[in-house]
Amino acid sequence: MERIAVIDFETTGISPSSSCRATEIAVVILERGQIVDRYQSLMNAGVRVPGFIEQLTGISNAMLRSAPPAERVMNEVNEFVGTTPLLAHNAAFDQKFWDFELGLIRRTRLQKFACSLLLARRLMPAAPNHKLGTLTSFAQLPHTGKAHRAMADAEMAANLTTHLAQELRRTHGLRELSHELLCGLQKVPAAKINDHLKKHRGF
DNA sequence: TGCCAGGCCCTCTTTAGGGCCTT
Repeated sequence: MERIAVIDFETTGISPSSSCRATEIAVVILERGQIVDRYQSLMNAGVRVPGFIEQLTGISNAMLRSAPPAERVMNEVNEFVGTTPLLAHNAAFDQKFWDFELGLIRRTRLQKFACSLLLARRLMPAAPNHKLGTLTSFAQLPHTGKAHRAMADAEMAANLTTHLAQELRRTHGLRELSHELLCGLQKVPAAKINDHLKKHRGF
């Protein structure tokens, strides 16, 4: 599988449109099913972390006071990712924050996001639910650290993506899995997924 | 004032409603 940047944000809430900001970002670079590079940083956007978010993530206001400014972190991580195609678990969420935080440093995203949640709904229909932790357990993948910390979640999403790619190779004979193919696959209705994959057999 | 995400996906559907998933 080609090079993919798997990202995960921790934030103060559910959406930038509700004045929420990012508090931590992690990126792992996936190449041929292996994690070959990593970036992780807390980021201080000058906003307070609500109590229940602090409980959820373990990221406190005290931790963010000594964290680098969000603008510096976004410049660094944008440089780190470059034009590598992106993937996240429930990409709609991370894409909103990626685009918003990049916008604050006057940058624009150039690449597409693939979504391991949409892929897992199609390729792991028997899972009890499609939360990242549940899918990790269901597929017997390693738990990578404290859930709801950016690096642990980015690594879990990367492992899940590798697992999905292996399953596609095993069950549908797909050889080379591109980010473009994953982006196409996540839009195909679940009932038509097998027909769609037959067209790509041997790729 | 009062509200506060939003796209996906299923079904008791399509002139809609509600659960899932992310923090």
